[in-house]
Amino acid sequence: MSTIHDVAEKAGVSVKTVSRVLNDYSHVSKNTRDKVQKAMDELDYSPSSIARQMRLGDTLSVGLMYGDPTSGYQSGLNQAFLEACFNAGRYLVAELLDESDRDWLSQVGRFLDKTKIKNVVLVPPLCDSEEVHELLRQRGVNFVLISPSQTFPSCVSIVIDEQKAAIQITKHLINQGHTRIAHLTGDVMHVASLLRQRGYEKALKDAGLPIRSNFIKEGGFDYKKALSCTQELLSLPENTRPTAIFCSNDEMAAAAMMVASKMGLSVPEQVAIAGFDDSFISKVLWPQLTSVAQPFSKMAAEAMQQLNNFPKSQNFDPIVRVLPHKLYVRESSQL
Amino acid sequence: MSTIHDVAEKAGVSVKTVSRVLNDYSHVSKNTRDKVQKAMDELDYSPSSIARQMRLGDTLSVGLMYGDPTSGYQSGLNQAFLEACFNAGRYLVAELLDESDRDWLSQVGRFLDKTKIKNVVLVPPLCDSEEVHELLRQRGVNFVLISPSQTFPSCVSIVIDEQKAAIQITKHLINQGHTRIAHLTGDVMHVASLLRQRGYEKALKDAGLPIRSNFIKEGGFDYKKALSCTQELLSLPENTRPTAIFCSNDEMAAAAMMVASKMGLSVPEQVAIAGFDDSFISKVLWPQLTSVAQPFSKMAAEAMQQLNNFPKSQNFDPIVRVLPHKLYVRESSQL
DNA sequence: TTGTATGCGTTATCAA
DNA sequence: TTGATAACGCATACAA
Repeated sequence: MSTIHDVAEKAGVSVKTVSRVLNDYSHVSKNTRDKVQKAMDELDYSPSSIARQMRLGDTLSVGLMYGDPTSGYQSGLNQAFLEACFNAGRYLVAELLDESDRDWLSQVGRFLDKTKIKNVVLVPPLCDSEEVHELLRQRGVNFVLISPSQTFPSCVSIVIDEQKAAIQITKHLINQGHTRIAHLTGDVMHVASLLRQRGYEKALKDAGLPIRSNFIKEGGFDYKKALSCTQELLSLPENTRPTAIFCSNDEMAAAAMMVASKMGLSVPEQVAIAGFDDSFISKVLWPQLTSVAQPFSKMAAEAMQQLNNFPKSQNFDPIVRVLPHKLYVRESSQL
Repeated sequence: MSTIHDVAEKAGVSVKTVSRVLNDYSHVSKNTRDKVQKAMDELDYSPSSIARQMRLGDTLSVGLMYGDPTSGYQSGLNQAFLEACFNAGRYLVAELLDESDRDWLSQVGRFLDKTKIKNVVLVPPLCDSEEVHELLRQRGVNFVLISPSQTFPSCVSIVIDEQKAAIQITKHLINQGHTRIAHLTGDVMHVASLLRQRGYEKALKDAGLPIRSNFIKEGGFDYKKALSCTQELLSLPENTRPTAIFCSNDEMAAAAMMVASKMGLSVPEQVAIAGFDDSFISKVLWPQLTSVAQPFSKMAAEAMQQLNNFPKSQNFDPIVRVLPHKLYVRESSQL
């Protein structure tokens, strides 16, 4: 394994010059640059990221504190960040956040102590805590918010247009001829859930359809809760019961589908079902689930970029990157 | 951020002594050890893993090349390794293996070049390639095999007793009074699948029940294939059709359950169903799925240990660590 | 049992 | 435009 010294010797220059070429400094003559480049190629040299980290004091690690990793959302996110870090030559250092212990602040503090990490990704629900933002700022840690509920001052956020996605999905159901469309909401604390509900309501309104409060059930992003919600909905008399259900995530859609098939109702003929997240669950459902795909890979890649070019100043205008989602219409909602 | 020097000064000893305490060497007097420990606590000192990596030349990264990350098995494994690495102060560096490109050797080679990694975890199907073993050995890379199909020479393996687990699960079904028990196998190339089938057959035999070849279907660990397999099984005349189905993974069990409920057969009353892996899918099924839990966390932690204490010699007696699995009996197979 | 001095592969300071 | 040398934080050969 060759070092910067080997390259310097081979090229007949000093190590500093090689370093300059490596980090493409401006003040290097074309001639020496070529010489150095040639030497590097011949020696098949690649710099040691460890030594670089050591010297720079910075760490190539990206921190991530996550909640329940068995949820489709978090699992997709973790996977995407694992990939994005690899592609960026960085390392993902992830620790489970104990959501039941509400003292997030000290949990994050301990995490930072242990890892000495200077780049962090904040996912829901952590991303909505201004206390945490402040802590990170104090410690000089760069951080990016994934799907925060609002635009926070001096923060970089990466989001999708939740409301628009919900409108699309609801419109799709309307276009299929449905007029009685129910909605299972997510967690009330979660603004994504609120935005999706708002989109659902707007789409109905735009189509001149009534918004029935008994068609909106609080599912809490939870499979079990969704079971009973769906049970209630589908137990209504046939001519008043919903013919379509839009669920705020795929877990709840799976529940809805299970209840429907238990009750002898066929999907999509008698009940159309749509989810949100396009998580792995859609692979183990039959019929396949209509859902909105979050662009996890793009979100993670964008997060890496934003961390690399993080604003130097503590106070800056909020940066919000809205990434494109994608509606996948599948058999669960289409004849 | 305090360094080893600060600790040394505060404790009134040399850095070397602090280093000794850190890596718990034997030849340190109780007295000085305490002094040093106290100083470390007071300064809230924690060693820089970067400097340590630099000095040792070794990398704290653990490499993992995985297949489809949306499978319950791989996803559970990835998650477990992410945690285990964190706990061991290591980093998980994971890259997707392109399984369709059968030239695994050069894929692994490129991965090693890029990352300079010296510790690798090999999961199915990669763990069964002796070519890959040889490549790693040549490069001086430590590696651990997860659930390999056999005991390879000079290799460290971490496994569960697949056959025993399958026997347990089948016996459980027999104890529930079932005599017509079907089995959906996994991938024929996969020895885990074979061992599970063998366990299934042994349990039947031990109970004096016949092994019917038309009750054994090749499901390939695949949801879609399992749909049609189950369809065939449950379309048999009522008095000859299976009353229980043991599936070689949870994805297939999900399929079986879906088909059953579509056909109007209740689970577990008319068909009992059991899976394998106890993956996240069991959370989105109703009734909840009986399954065998692979001890992912323990496997990952054990792998870290084995990498840390890897045999110095190129040739050593195979090490096989059999970890305990756990059968979770849930509603899908029990009245 | 404990301490001193050196080097790991980079980048940065300062001088040339 | 270039180069000699120090420094990052740790572990170890060698010395005491």
